[in-house]
Amino acid sequence: MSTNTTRDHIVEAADLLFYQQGYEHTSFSDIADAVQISRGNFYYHFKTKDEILDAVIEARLANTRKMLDQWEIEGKTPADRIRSFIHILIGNRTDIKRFGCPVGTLCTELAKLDHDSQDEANRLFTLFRTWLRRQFILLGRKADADALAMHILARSQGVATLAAAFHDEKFIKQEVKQMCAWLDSYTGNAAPDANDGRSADEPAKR
Amino acid sequence: MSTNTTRDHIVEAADLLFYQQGYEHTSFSDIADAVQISRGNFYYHFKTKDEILDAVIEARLANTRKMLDQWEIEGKTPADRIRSFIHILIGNRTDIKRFGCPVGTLCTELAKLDHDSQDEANRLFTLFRTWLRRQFILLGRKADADALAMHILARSQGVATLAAAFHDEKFIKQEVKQMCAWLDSYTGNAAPDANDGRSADEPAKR
DNA sequence: GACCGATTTGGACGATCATCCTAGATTTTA
DNA sequence: TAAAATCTAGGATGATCGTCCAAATCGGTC
Repeated sequence: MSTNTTRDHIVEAADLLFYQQGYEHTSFSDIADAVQISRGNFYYHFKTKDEILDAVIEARLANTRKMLDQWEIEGKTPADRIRSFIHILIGNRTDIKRFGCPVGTLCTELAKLDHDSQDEANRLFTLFRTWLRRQFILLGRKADADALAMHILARSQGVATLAAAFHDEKFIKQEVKQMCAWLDSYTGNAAPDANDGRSADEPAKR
Repeated sequence: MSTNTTRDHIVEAADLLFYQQGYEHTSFSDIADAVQISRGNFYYHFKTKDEILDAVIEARLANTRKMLDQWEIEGKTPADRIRSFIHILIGNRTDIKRFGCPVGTLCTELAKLDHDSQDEANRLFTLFRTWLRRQFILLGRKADADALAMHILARSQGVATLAAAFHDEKFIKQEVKQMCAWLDSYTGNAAPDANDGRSADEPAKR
């Protein structure tokens, strides 16, 4: 759904490059080359590099919202929807095992740069967090919904980090299976004790 | 235990700065200022910035080995030793909530830079991985020791990433408690079902 | 006190970076 | 079609980067 304006092309290319190379390591020239546009042309669309970053974050926020809305529609139960979240690790495994999670790695980098847009980038995490929290509330876990949301968010992050370090796809699949089993233990869907050698982490309690 | 040679001072300062600001974002001048040494003096001790990085990684590897050996001595049971690992999150929580995990963030950055020392940095992860694997083997989980090691490594990474994004210490403590409970379920030490509202993730199976 | 290797200094170098500017090209408007 | 607004091109600028060097200083030895 990429629009045709130059500005959008810039944002799109910057988005990808920031993900693959990191924000600081991506120069104006890199983006210019990718968009096939003169370097000076940037200044017309974005006055500073920080402005491009903000636009990229905004675009990611919008895309994420769209994705979450989609999951909300497609998933019949809250558990189905949380499963959609868990399975981005699978869907994006090729990128993840090379560059990690786009959200986590960006927030980590901006934190080290002590960058002004840190908080803005963290809203990407918050977006997932509140969405997941709502799903867990719908699952009847009102009391600890936020803790559960953070828990699963953290596990996804950890999987992405290690998968990138070891370039290991099998590890992703293995952990996704575990996370789904963990989730099932909250839906009364708990797997029998010995299927693949692992079962749900944490028995659900009401 | 910091030795007194200039070279060691450089490595020490670079280690800290790479952690706090990232490798690329740390310049020769930054390190020079920190060590209170002339910028040109670097070239006598390190011919390139990459050489400093390698020295830092080597120092971290050595320190990590020392730490793991210490845990091996102090911990009476394998479970005690794994608990030592889990509790670095607590011991370093002040740094972690600001800069994340030193290992994870470095490996992530080098991966994006496609840096030559990537593999060398990943050996830090491997150090923990094989050490943890050995502990799980001693726990009698020979078949899935490596998967368990990777699992707990990933969870630590995820906790560090999110704790840094949200600057949240309580979250660290909360997740550490869960990880310990998870570990207990492998030692026949399983906690009663309702203590702090959460119990071990995954019932141990032999 | 003269000598010599080890260490340190401050500045020079070329490259690259983000930023900025001016002039030309294109599209829109009247 | 003429004028105005929008967009694009490519080079200039100053700062910073990693790298390099020649000279100064230090420490120990004869």
